[in-house]
Amino acid sequence: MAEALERDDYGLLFALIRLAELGAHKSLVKVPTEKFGSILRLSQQSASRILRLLEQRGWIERFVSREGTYARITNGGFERLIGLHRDLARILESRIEPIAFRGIVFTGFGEGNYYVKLYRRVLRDKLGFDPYPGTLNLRAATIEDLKALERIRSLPAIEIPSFKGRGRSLGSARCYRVAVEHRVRGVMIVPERTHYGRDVAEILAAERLREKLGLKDGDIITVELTFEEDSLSKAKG
Amino acid sequence: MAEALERDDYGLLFALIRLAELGAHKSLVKVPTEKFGSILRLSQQSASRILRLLEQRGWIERFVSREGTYARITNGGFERLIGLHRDLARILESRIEPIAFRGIVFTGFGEGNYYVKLYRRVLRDKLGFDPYPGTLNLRAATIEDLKALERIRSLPAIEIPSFKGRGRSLGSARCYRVAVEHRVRGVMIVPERTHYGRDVAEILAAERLREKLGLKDGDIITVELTFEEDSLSKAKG
DNA sequence: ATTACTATGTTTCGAGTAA
DNA sequence: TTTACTCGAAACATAGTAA
Repeated sequence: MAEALERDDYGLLFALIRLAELGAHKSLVKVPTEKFGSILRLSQQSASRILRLLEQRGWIERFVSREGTYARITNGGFERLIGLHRDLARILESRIEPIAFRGIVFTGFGEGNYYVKLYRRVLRDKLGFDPYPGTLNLRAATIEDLKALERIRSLPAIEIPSFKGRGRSLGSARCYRVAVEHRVRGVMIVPERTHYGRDVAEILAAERLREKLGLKDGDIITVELTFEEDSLSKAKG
Repeated sequence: MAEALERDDYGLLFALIRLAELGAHKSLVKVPTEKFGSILRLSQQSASRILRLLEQRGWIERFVSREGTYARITNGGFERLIGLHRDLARILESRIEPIAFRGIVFTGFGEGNYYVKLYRRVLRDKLGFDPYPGTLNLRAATIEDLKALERIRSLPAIEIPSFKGRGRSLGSARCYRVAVEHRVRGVMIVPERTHYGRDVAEILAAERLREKLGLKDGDIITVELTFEEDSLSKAKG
């Protein structure tokens, strides 16, 4: 898909679309350069050049006569249009509502500090940052936010495996990269076992979020899923 | 559709597609300018500028942080993608086989000369050129060519009305603009009444085609329908 | 009418670099 | 590491004009 498009060809591809709109994908069409230029909002000269470039690329056939240029889109050119259409279709079909939720800040049981310290090494390795020892607890603000939370939990995550440390077994967890208030990068961590209900999200970040964002209990903040292609591969150290 | 695209925005629209392929239409996505530049095959600087321009156009939201730029496609930007997709869908769905046929040159009853002279004025007015007094007769080369001929005859045509001239009534006819051998502009004329069968096409042009193309009986040539938006309105004089 | 060449103006790109 | 500024270079657009 991406390989199908040299960047230099962007303008040309749009000219090709305009030609197709004139019917050049079905048959020879008369396209005087002056008129084609006005369609492209370019000069007669540029339209002429563009038709020649399209021919050079093999996207159109071109016959110049005294009354003007006749052009037809080739199979190669038509395939470009099909390719672009398919790329767009794939994008549009994959559209889902943005995955974000708003949560109400509350004070939890205070275990965050302890657990984050136990998991610190593996979290740092998996996440690429050293987590502040403590989680920010959020309760879904509305029923929609609860649904968003469930939707997030259904997605593939950064897996934190269970392991043994300090003589005790530590459960597994799953992490999702998020942006907090559009400004601070962090992860939402979903422990295998938790004291909280499914309407609660726990957020980890490199810094203390309450301080960084000036938060107090009852504040409502936005947490939004982010994607980094390298989420799973990034294991530096 | 066309109004939806300022020409200056072509490159930007493609950048938007690339962003969508990264998932930016669903959620915030991390797009460091260096990496985005390599996706677009542009420099880090240009990628940075393009992200700022996309934001200016209102097609994306953009949050710059220490680790890079986070971006998300806005509803406005998404609508551009939908618009482009719809334009392409309309084009692709309207695709039909090119309307062309190959015909075998033969010598007819020799009435062409006489009839073209009778119709000369009205033909010149309707077609925009002064027809050579004589038609080139073509017999469909294969059954596919016959089908193509029938398909052409089913399309809307340039109508030559019946009229009275030199004391006799002249039948109506219908004309289709064609390109002969990709080089010569002419029309295929379908008289209301004819001595020929439905496998025969009669071609008119400004010049004598046998001479211009060096044709003799038995030669096979290509005749292809062409479209000129102004076909029906062009009645100069 | 056309197309398209040449010369010139304008925009876009990216290396260097600051923050 | 980032983003993004400056400014010289490259690419692109068009007016004038020939054919």
